[in-house]
Amino acid sequence: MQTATVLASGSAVRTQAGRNDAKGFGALRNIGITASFGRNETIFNDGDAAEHSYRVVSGAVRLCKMLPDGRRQIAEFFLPGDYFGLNALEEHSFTAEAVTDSVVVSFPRRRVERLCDEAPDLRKELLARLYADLSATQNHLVMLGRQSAKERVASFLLLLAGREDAGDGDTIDLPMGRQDIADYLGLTIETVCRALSDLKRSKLIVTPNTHQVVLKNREALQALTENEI
Amino acid sequence: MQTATVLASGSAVRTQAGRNDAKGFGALRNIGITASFGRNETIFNDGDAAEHSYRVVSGAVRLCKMLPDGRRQIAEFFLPGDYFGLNALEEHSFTAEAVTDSVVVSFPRRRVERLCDEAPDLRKELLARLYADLSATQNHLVMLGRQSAKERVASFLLLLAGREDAGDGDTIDLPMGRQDIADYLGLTIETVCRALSDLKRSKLIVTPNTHQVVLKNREALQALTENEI
DNA sequence: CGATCGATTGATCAACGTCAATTTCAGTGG
DNA sequence: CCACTGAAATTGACGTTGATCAATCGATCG
Repeated sequence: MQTATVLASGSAVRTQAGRNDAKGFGALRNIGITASFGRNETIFNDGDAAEHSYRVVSGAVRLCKMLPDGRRQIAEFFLPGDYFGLNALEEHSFTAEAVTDSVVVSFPRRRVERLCDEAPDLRKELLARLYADLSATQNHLVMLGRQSAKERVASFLLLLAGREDAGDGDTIDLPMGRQDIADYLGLTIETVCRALSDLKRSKLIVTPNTHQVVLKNREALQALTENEI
Repeated sequence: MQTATVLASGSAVRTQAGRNDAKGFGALRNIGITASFGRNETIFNDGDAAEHSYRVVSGAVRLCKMLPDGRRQIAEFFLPGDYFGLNALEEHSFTAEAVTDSVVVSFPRRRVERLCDEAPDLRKELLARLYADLSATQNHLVMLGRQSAKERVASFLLLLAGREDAGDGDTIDLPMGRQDIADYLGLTIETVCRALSDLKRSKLIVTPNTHQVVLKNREALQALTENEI
């Protein structure tokens, strides 16, 4: 299963542009190295020295923590255009794995840091991403701490719907499997299934296949997550 | 209950130094304004414009989100020396409240940002704090998503033990009440009590009073949180 | 067409929440 | 200093949600 392929390495650098590139990150364009990772392959491990930051080009990446007894918590999913591994002190404290076959661009952190000292735009953009990450993690915290299983699943669908670049707006692609969703939401796979079936039964969603969900009633889903008095 | 007192405002600025000041933050020393907040008083509200960052001088502050139906999730406790409100985009997305009577120093964010452009040390220190915050929040996420009630309480005690400046090392001060702990851990107040009683019964802790806990067996507590196979 | 993996559904159970007393504690006034 | 009061903490009885265990279904791939 370990089939990482470095498409361009050393001095054979690939230029990285594309619609997902934010303005401030232009300075990174020339130092990225493209690499591919197969499904479930590790990009970096909890405890590894944090030598690179990454941007997802295609596929999906999960950031997770394994507990000694096998339990797993996924902190974040990264989709095309997302940066990850920006934060991190000397060592990563979470593991990053490809959810599906994925292509990522990696940037040497040392060089990113040096670029930051020179380019205020890059610096500000990086800081903004960090804020956004923290904010997303805090909202995730509220889901895990204070929402019911059904509310969490509804929130998850709306979250994904909000970050889908493509799609007709109501159809969501779920690159991850049910176990991944469960580990993101702090639930079991069975509970996720039951919540989805529940939403199907109440006509809030339709699932053409296991990796797609069509939102049929966004307002009702939203109301679910807000759980009014 | 709203009894905020600005001890020094306008040009009557108080110099802020002291043991809790990190080196990189020296540049902030001259722009801080000291203010006091009574128990349960709001420092800033979810949705407020984010005009200031803060440092806790004394007391304790909770960062929390209220759900429409009254449920509450506490994302973080800030103790003396901690900075908060550093992150934030234009608006705060959480509420900050004094857990006990507290004194904080506030810094105008605009001025902090300007200082950051000039002082790389400050910038790096601020970034490091942000990393630390994100990291703490991610660990919190694992607690809420994948730990049992007893494990969460044990983790919480060890977390606090790790950041106590004072104390003989095994005695922890709990400035917050049981409800605050419950809302931090995503539990009810009763479950927190029962977990604490459990730990007392197994001689892992002693509670001289409701706001102090003495760790009698750190290793066993640690083992609890790691929950080996 | 069978094999395999992931998803779904069902039956049961345990952990945690809810509701309801006490008990303890901090603050107040006599 | 002590009794009184209200708030917070603790404990108990019971209910609910979600976990666990197990079986079935469905899709993908040789």
